[in-house]
Amino acid sequence: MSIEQIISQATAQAVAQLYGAEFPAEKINPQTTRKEFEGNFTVMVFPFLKASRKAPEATAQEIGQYLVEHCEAVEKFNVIKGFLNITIAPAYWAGVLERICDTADYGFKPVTPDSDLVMIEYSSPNTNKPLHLGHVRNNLLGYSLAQIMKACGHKVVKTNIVNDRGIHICKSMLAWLKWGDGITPEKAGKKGDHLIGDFYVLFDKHYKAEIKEIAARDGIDEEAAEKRSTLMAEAREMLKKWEDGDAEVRRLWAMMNEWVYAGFDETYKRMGVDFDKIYYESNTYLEGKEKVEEGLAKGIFYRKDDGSVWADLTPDGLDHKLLLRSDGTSVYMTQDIGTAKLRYQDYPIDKMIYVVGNEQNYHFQVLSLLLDKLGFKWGKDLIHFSYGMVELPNGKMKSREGTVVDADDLMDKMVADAAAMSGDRLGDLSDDERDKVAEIIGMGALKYFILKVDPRKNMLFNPEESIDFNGNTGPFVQYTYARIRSLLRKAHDAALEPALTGNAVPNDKEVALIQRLADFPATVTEAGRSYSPAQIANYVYDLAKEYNQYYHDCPILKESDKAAAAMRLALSRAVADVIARGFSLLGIEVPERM
RNA sequence: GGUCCGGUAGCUCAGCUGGAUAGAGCAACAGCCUUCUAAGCUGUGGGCCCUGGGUUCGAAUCCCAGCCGGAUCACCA
Repeated sequence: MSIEQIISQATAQAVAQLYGAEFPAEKINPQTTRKEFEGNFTVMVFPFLKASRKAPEATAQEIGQYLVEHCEAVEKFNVIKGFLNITIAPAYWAGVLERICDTADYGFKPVTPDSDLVMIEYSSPNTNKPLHLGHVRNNLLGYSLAQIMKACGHKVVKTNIVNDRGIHICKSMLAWLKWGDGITPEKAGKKGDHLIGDFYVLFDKHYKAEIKEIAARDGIDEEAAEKRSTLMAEAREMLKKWEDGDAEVRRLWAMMNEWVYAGFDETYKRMGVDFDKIYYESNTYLEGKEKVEEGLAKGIFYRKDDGSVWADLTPDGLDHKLLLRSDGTSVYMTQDIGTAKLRYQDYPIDKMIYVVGNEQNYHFQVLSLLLDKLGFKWGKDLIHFSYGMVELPNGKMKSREGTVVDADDLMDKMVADAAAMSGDRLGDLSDDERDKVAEIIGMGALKYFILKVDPRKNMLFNPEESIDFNGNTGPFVQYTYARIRSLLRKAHDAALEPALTGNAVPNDKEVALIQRLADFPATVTEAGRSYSPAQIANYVYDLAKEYNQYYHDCPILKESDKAAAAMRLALSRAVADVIARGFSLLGIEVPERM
């Protein structure tokens, strides 16, 4: 039981004993006392006034007195207006620190055979262009969320649905056939996804030129000219062939997709994200029809005269939604139903989380309703983990305006900058080791910068600021970690080991730190409940910040009292541990040196 | 227009299950390296928490209305 719970219960008991009123302990939430007041926890007594029929001060006095007498951990108290500030005995804090140090998975719940199975879909790239900054936010959030759900005791299946079919892929294929001259990623010395992306852009260039030409030649506007484009007609023809299973087109498609996947794999690997199961739309896009037919038979959906199938969602406050076109083909929604069906065949899903941008909020609202109507038990409360756009200082990312930030370029830049800044600090390391550290710092800077922001909000990505390693940043936290590790190495050499034995009593600053460390489990579960890695990021930053202040005020190796020094070391090691654990939930590595 | 989401320091963001004088970082200014890693620490300045009502001992936080910004409302994905 945590100290907060002990206080809550003791307070509830006090109210019952003193005033004969039942007050649920869960409703009493002791808070950490503001640092300008004396005490560790504060209980507000206003809710008890009705029962006590006394002034706030008097009530607080009585309850405080009761706590000191009946609750062992409570050493003393003071009252300011209606605020009862409770001081916990220092010896108790030493015990808390001991527990933190001894518990290998402090703050994590074990995954057991009967844990819930949570499936998390994230990334979901198109195969016609490389990953960009928006995908970076998606991938980092998805991966971190998976880590957090695991830590909260859920089984997790990470999944990716790759959009590997459609007109956009055909555009790249066509451009490659026309102007590619048989080039391959090897020959071009380029990642496959970038190569394909270049052809996608090339298609667009030629297409635009063709439109202009047609418009001028036939004297019509560009919108009308689009209909006469031979390039677009060829692309459509190719899509048709693809759907008919044309061997030639399929072979080309498979080859180019392989190039793209090889490129994606590299990007994913560097980003540190992975998947347990990958679904391809080319395999799932025909699924779902059957489910829709089933719904039709059950009268959940209806068919219009032209043959199209719809769901009437007006009772749920939404609109009518198309599920099958009049020619019988699937739409996006149908595909998602199909994918859901396949997934449910593959895994006993208890909860489904889709990490998808907030522009699809409506889509997932509808999907949730439809899946529920179709009998998926997790449909009703599927989570659309919706995140905001990433904006740039000069506006939004627009591929047309060339303001897209490429994921690979960005990672290169972050790591190069980290290398430039950390190089001379690590003069005694080998080149390989230095590269490794730069990778950890550069990627840490990027990941932390993105994850510390509340996912729901649109965020501004300022390339200059993101590589500034001062302040509320990943490198700041990593630095704190590395410095503690260094300290521990030095202590080891001096034959001084972290220990809690002896009679050292934590001072105020140490108590505050231990108190913060003790908050870690609650932060993790809270982050799991609200699906926000940002809470963990900000918690870890606060911890690092507080430790840095402590570090400057309380020298450890110079402390002449060996017991006190050993305790400070133990505290430092606990801080480093919690930093590492917190960062592992964010998918961020910590360096031994930097 | 309907629905959903946001609006907190000059800038980027915390805080939102109601609690004490609203916090960090960046930027600006002033200090601190013969001392465990100065990517650090300390201090100063900077706020009608979008507006107006309501709920109550107490509101940045909850409710209602409005304003501003974004997203979405395709036989696109």
